[in-house]
Amino acid sequence: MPHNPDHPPAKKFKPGSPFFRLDKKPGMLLPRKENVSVPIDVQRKNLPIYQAKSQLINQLRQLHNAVLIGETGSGKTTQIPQYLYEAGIARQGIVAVTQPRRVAAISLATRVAEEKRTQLGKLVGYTVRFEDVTSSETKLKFMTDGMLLREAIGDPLLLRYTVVVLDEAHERTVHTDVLFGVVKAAQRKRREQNKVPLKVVRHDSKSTYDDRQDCGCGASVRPEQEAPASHDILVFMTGQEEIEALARTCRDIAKHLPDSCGPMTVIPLYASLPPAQQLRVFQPAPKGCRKVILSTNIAETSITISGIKYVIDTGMVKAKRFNPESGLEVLAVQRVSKAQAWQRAGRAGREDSGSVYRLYTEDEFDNLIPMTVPEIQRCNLASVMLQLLALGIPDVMNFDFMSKPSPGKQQAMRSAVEQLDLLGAVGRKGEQVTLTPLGKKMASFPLEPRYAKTILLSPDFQCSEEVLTIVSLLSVDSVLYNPPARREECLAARKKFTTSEGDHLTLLNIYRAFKKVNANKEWCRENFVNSRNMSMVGEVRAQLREICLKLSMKLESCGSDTGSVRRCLAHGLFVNAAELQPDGSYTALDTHQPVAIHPSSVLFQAKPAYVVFNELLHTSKCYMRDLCLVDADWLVEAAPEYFRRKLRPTKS
DNA sequence: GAAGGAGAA
Repeated sequence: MPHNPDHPPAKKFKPGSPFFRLDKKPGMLLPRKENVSVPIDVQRKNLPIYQAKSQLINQLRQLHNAVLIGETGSGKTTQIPQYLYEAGIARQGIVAVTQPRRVAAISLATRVAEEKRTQLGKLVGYTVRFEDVTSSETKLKFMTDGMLLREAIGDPLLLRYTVVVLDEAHERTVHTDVLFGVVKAAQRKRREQNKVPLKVVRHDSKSTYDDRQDCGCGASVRPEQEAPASHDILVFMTGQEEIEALARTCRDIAKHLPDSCGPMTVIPLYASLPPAQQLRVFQPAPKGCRKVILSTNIAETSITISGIKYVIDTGMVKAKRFNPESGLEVLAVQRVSKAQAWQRAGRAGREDSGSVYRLYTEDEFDNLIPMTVPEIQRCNLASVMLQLLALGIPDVMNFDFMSKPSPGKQQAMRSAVEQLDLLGAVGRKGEQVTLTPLGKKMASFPLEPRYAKTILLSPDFQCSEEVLTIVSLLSVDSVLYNPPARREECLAARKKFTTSEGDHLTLLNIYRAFKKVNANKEWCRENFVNSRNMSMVGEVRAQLREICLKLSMKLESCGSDTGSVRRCLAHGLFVNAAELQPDGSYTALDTHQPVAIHPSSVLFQAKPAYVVFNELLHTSKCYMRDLCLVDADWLVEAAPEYFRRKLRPTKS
C-alpha cells in the first residue's frame, strides 16, 4: 500500500511547481493560474525556472553536459535557450533545441520569438521537414530531432551548433536515442580536434504524480452520472475499431439517460480521422452537455485537450513490438507502463482539479513495467543502421546507444545489417560493416532503405516518375479514408481506380486522377481521399525528385506500361515476396512463414501466384499490406542466388 | 476469409 493519505509526505510540492495538492482527496490537482493579460516579461519572471536563472546559467557555463529535470509548465523549454543566449554562452554558434514533433518545434519557436519581441525566422527560428524558417541571424533554432539527424549526415561534428538541447528525451523516440550517440560522438571529436566545444543539455520531465498511486485504482464510480455535466471525460483506449464500437454504444446509452444526467456528446479521436473531425475535441460541448472523448494514445502527448476533468484509463495500448529473429514487427494490444499510466492521469485537471479512474486493480498497477520500452528496441533497425553508417560512425555494431545493448538488440542489429546486405547497401570487412556506394546513395533519401533502393533501381526500368509517385504515396499517412459507417459507398468510389495489378498501381491511379482534377477538394470528399495527406504526397515527391536529380538520375515516365513499374517493385521488394500455395494460402519466401492478404488490399479476394508486399503486420493473423502482383521470373532475375534457395522447385 | 497505436525524415 502507498502512504496513508492522512499523512502525506512533506516533501511533495515545491513552491511554484505547476501543481499542488488541493486537499487530501486522491487525484485532486490544482494548477497555477495562468493570467493572459500579464505582460510577457512579467510572465517570464513568474515561471518557476526564473528563480533558478542565475544558478542555472553558472552551472551551464561550466558543464559540458547537463540534465535538466523540471515539471511540465516550469518553462524550461522556452527559457533555457534564452538564458543561454542572454548569458553569451551561445555566442559562437547556434543553440539547437530538438523536439519529437513538428507542431511543438513550430509553436515553441513562435512563443520564444514573441518573448524576444522579434520576427520569427530572425533571431529565433525553426526547421522542420518542408519548412525552414531560419536566417543567417538565427541563434535559437527549434527543430525536429529527425531534422537534426539529417543535418548530421552532412556535418557529423554539428559545427554550426554550440549547444544542443534535446527536449522530451524521456519519450525515447528513435531519433532522440540515435541523436544522443551522435551528439556525444561529435562532442568528443570536437574536443580531440580542439574545435569549439559542444554543450549537450537534456531535458527530462519529472512526474508530479510519483506518490499518488492511491488515486483512482479500480473504477467504482460512474462519473457520467455523478459529476456535474460541465466536467468532460477522456477515455484512453487501444484503437479505431474499439473506439468506434464504444462510441456507438455510448450514443445509444446517451439517448436513454435519466433526466438527472443531462445529455452527452461522444467524440472519437484517433490519428486517421479527418482533421475536421479531430478538431471537434476542442469545441466546447453545448451548455449543460458533457463531452466524452474516446481516444487512442494520440491524446497522451500529441493532442492536449483543455477542460478534461476525468480520465478513464483502460490500462491498455496498441503498440509495435519487434521480433528480431523473424524480423517481424507486431502490432499488439498490451499493458501500458507505469510512466504511461501517469502520463494519462496527467491529462486530467490541467486547468483545474481532476481525477483518473483506472480500469484495473492496484495490484495490476504495481505489476506494470516502470517505463515504456524505448521505441528503438521495438522496431526494425535497418533505417537507423543505414543512417549511422552514412554518418561515418566507425563501428556501428558497437554504437553508443542510450540503452545498454541487450542480447536482443545485438540480434536486431545483426538482422538489420543482413537486410542492408541483401539490398546491396553494405559490405563487410571482417567484423567491420561498411557502406557501399549504393548504400551511400540510399542514405541520402529520407526513406526506408527498401524504398530508397526501389527508386534507385527505377531508371533501369524507365519508370522513375511512377516509382517516385508510388514511394511518396507509401511514405505518408494513408491517403485513403475508410469511415466504417460508409463502407459500401467508400468501396464503390474506390472501384474506379482499382486494378488487378495490386495496391501500388491502384494508388498510382488515384494520384493521377487527383492531379487531373487539380487537387479538387470536392473530388477528394466524393472519393474518400484524404486531401491533406495527398498534398503531402506532392511535397514528398518533390523532395525525393530533387534528391534524384542531385544524384544525376535519368527520370523517365513509362506511361501506360505498368508492367515495368511492377518489375521495378519486384526488384526493390524481392525480400518481401510471397507465393500462393496449392491450398490457397500464402507463404513468405524469406521466412517460409504463413501469411495472408490484408483485407484492405485490392487483391484481398484475388489469388495471384506471386506478390511482393510493403510490410507484414501481425494482428489477428500475419497480414501482408500493400501488395503488388509480380512474375516469378522477375524475382529470380532480381536476386538469382537468393531465390535459388527460396523458390519451390516445381514453380521455377 | 475480413482490418490500420502514435510520431518523424
